[in-house]
Order: sequence, then C-alpha cells, then structure tokens
Amino acid sequence: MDRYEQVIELAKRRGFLWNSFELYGGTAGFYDYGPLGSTLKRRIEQIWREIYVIQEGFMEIECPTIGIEEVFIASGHVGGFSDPLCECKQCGEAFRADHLIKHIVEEADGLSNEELDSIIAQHNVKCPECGGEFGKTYEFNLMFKTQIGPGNGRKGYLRPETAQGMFVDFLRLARYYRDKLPFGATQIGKSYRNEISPRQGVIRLREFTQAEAEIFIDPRNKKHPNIQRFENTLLNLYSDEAQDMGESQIMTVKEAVSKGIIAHEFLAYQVALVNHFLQRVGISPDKLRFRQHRKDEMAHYAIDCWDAEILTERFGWVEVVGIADRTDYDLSAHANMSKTELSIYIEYEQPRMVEKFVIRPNMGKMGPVFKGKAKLIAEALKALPKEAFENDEIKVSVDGEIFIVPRDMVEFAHETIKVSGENIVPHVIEPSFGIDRIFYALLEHAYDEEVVSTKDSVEHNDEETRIVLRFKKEVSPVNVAVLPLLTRQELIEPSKEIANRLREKGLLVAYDDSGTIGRRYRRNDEIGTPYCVTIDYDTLKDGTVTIRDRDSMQQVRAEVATIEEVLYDMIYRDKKFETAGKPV
RNA sequence: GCGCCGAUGGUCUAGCGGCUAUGACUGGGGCCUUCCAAGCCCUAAACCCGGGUUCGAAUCCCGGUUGGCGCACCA
Repeated sequence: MDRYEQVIELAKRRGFLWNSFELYGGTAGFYDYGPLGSTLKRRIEQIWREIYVIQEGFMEIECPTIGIEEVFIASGHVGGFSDPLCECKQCGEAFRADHLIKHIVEEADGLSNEELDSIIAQHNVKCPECGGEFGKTYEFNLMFKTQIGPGNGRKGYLRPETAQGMFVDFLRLARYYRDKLPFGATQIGKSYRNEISPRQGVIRLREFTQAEAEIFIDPRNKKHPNIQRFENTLLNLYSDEAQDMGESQIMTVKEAVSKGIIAHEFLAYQVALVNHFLQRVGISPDKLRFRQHRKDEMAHYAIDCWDAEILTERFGWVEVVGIADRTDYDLSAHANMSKTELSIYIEYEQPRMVEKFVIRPNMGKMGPVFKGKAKLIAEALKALPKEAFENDEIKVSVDGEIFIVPRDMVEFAHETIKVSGENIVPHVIEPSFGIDRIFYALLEHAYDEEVVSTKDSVEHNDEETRIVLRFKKEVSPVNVAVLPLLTRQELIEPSKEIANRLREKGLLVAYDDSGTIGRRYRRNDEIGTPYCVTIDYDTLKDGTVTIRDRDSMQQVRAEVATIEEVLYDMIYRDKKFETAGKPV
C-alpha cells in the first residue's frame, strides 16, 4: 500500500471521504465528505475566510451555481469548451477535427460533427502521427449543460468556476465599495466540470469546491500598500527560468519583486498570502512551491501566473492554487457581451486642461433640412474624426443611409476643457483555490506512522504502529476527546458534565466511553484529535483530570475548574501544553 | 475516449468449477479492568451489477459499473 492508499483507506474508514452513490455502484468524479471530512473542510474554509474576507476585506458573495449562456459565451467557456475531437483508431491520438480539415475548408469551425466526419471521409484525411484512420468526431465539452425552465426555456450551464459571478456583479460591487480601487470579492462554492476521465480520488472531481478572490486594481499602480508585511518572507519559487534549470529557488518576496521574477508587487503579495494560508492550515513548507506558468502555457491575456504546488507521494507536484494577473480581459469581455461599460471613474489629483476638437451641429439650420432625422445625423457628426470636416460637404451615414451635410451647418472649434478624471477598466488579480485538493494534501501531510512499544512489549518483545494525523490544532475536526477512564457511572457522569462545558465554550468535543482507554487514545490519534481529557478517581477526590497530548503522548494533570479556558488557549492561542498542568 | 490490470463483511484479505465462503482487525453487548489498540464470552457483517456456459460459478466467458496504471485531455 502506498501513502495514497493508506490515507484514502483511513479517510474512508473514519468518515472523512466516501465515494458518492456507493449504494448504487458509485460514479467517478464524485465524493461525499463524511462527518469528520465536512468538519475538516469547513475549518479550512473558515481559515480562508478569516484571511481573505476578514483581514483583507474582500467581502464574500454567493452567486448561483447555474449560469445563463451569455455569461459563458463572454467568458469564452462556450467556445473554448466545445471542441470537436476525433481520435485515430490506430494510435489513439486525439485531434481537433476542425483543425484537420483547415486546409480543405475555409470556415471549419462552424461545421457540425457530421459535416466534419463526411469531409474527413471524402478527403481521406489520415492521422498525421501514424497515418491511421479516424473514428467519429465527438463533442468535447467540459461544461454540464442544463435547461432553465420548461419547454424551450433558456440554456444554462453549471458554472465551471465561481469567478464569473464576481465579474458579472462588478458594477454592484464597485458601488458597494464606493467606487474606490482596489477592492475585491470572494466566493466559496461548488463548481462543475464534466471531466472525461476523472481519477486520482479527490484530486480531479466533476463537482468540486473552489475558493476564489477577484481583486480589482488600478492597472497603472500595481504596488501593494501592505507589502512590508511579507517583504522578508521566504518563498520557494520555481520560476520560468528556474524551470529551465530544473531547480526551484528560495528567496524573499522583496527580492522576487526587485529582480522582476514576479511581475509586480501586488501579485507578489498575493503569492505570499497564499503561502501564508497553506502553511497555516498545515501544508508542510518543504513540500510547497510556487511554479510560474511558462510563456507558452499562460493564457494569452494574462501577464503573469503562479501555481501553488504541493508535493504528494503518488501524484508528485499537484497544483492547488492558481494566482494570476488576468488584466482587464474578463471585464472587457463582459462589457462587450452586455454592451455595458464596466469601468471605474477615477478622479485625477489635479483636474487637467485638455485641448479638444469640439463639434457643434447647428440645429437651427439642420432641423428644417433634415426634419425628423436631424437629431440622429447630429449624433453621427459628433462621432466623426477631425479629418471628416476638411471638405465643404460632410458625408455621414445614419442607419445605412448616406446624408450630405453642408459644412456651414456645423460649427467646430478647438477648445480647452477641464477633465477631472477618467474611466478605467481595472485589472483583476485572481487567487483561485481548489479546496478539495488542499484537503487531500492536508491529510497526506498530516499522516504519520510511528512505532511504539506496547503494554506487554517487554514480555512479547512486541512493537506496534501508531497511526497519527498530525493536524494543526485549529483545523482538526475534533478538538478534544473526553474519556472516562473506566465505564463506570461515577466517572461517566462528571465526564459528560465536562464535555458539555467544553461544548459551551465552542470546542468540538467527542465523548467516548467504549473500549479500553488505550484503544480510545489510538482512535483519537487516528482522527487527529490534539488533546484527550481523561476523568479518573482522582478527579472525584481533588478535581483534576489528565490532558494527553496527541503528538508526544505525554500527560499533565490540570484543574477541572478552568479546563475549558486552558484547552481553548492551547488550541487557538498557542498556549503551551507544558503550562496546562503538572506533568504526570 | 482507447489499451492493460483489478473488484469477496466497515477495513485488509483467503479462495483457482464441487461450501454451510477463510482469517485478522474494526464495530456492538457483556465479564474483568486505575492511563496507551490487554484478556475472555457473545454478536453483527461480504462474493460489484446483468447475461451466458455448466448437473453445479465467488471461481470460466461476454457486457456494464467502478478503482489503479499508461495514452489522450486538463480552457
């Protein structure tokens, strides 16, 4: 069994991850999060919220998981997702069917699959790799399609990313933030991609959870006001250049910016923030790197793009976060599609006096001549370039009709006007997290097997393996296990009382009185519970309990009276275990 | 979507045409128990689905589902 299998086996057994629809045989690409899994996932998301929503101030919004067709036409997903593919029967190589016949037909992209098939057959197109014959063309679309409403209602798609919702709401968001850049919005939610062949467990899913932030910034100023926070933070960077050499480099954020390795300060801050988040939830720093997209793999509109990658035993480096400067691509695309300006008005510090060529149609003269069309013609005149007014007669076209306007019907002049600002289309910085992948990486990095001696190891010379999930305390799905040492009424009652007090404090508590104490400790090690509180007969005498530390298996005796504060502080406030009570 | 290999209680597994289907661990109940998977008793729990071959199929064949690997794909 390799590490992946061990982790998945444990996750299945203990209620972290289950195959969806198992009762009916299961379906690839879908996973259920069990009781501990959904708790762990929620705690990861909660830390993400704390960082992005509360600290950075990028408010969370919630958009539908179904989007209408226009949204995905604008975003490029409709076009970019439905490539006609066909495969060579001989070597299995897949090709874009329309590309294969480009040299035969002019407009190859508009053709149906059947038309493509017949052209391929007619012209006897063979596989460029091996000369083999092609199979049928099929549609390759990663979006789930659906119908909104009955009959011939609107076409809809399950969203392939949460990002579009935030672009579509841009004007509302800008208003909410009182038209001041930079601002950002975030969304945590499900996205859907109908993967051809999902594998690798939770690494590639058809329904998955994304946490995305869309940060709108002034394209002329990509500095970050709070960059000093991370200036000296060390990042493991696998830059375009480093990839040529095959080795990543560790350097400070400051250095990465000043050497131009990361395109600009704002992006560098985001890379550092991702680094901070991943380590806080429990990713090992030595299994984390940031890989820059190569020039040829980067989307054409992006300036710079970095993936956070996490090292896993079976899958190698797995991309878990993408951080990109998407420029004004998305806003411009939606502006075009919706015919609505998506920009922010930015006032200059000082109003500027600008020379301008002004056109003033004389409506007194034009009205009698052009009657009802006069107004439209005047509008069209205003849109003409300066050169159009050099002749005596000005040609202008309105609704396909050409009008000749005598020059003396129009006045024009160079004027100096006051301009106090301009409309700017913000650039978008997008950190996009795959929560499910982070979840898996966390399990794998937390998983540990340790050889320990058992109770009767002296007699039997026995050793056994202890499985421990070494979760960070603030993410582990159970904070504290409360265990009566023996299954006896006089111990069970005070135990339940203590458990209730811890719950009132907001801690995630598991109460367990079945089996021997050793068995219960191991059970809790396996699900990563950082502390176990055990109630014994001394508790009844002197009001103390033992607290056992998951990682060291050491125990201290602590006062029952303040037990909830002590545990809370150890879990959330970095209080040291040794200070919790007297060593046992 | 193609090729190769697999699928047996919750988990891991034995089985190789002749069952009433191994075993371990886990789970539940009990006895005993004063801190790291102790012991004893009891108990629950499985042949992925559908066809076929055969007197007889967990076992052989076909199809599907599903998992792994390779190819392709990953906007």
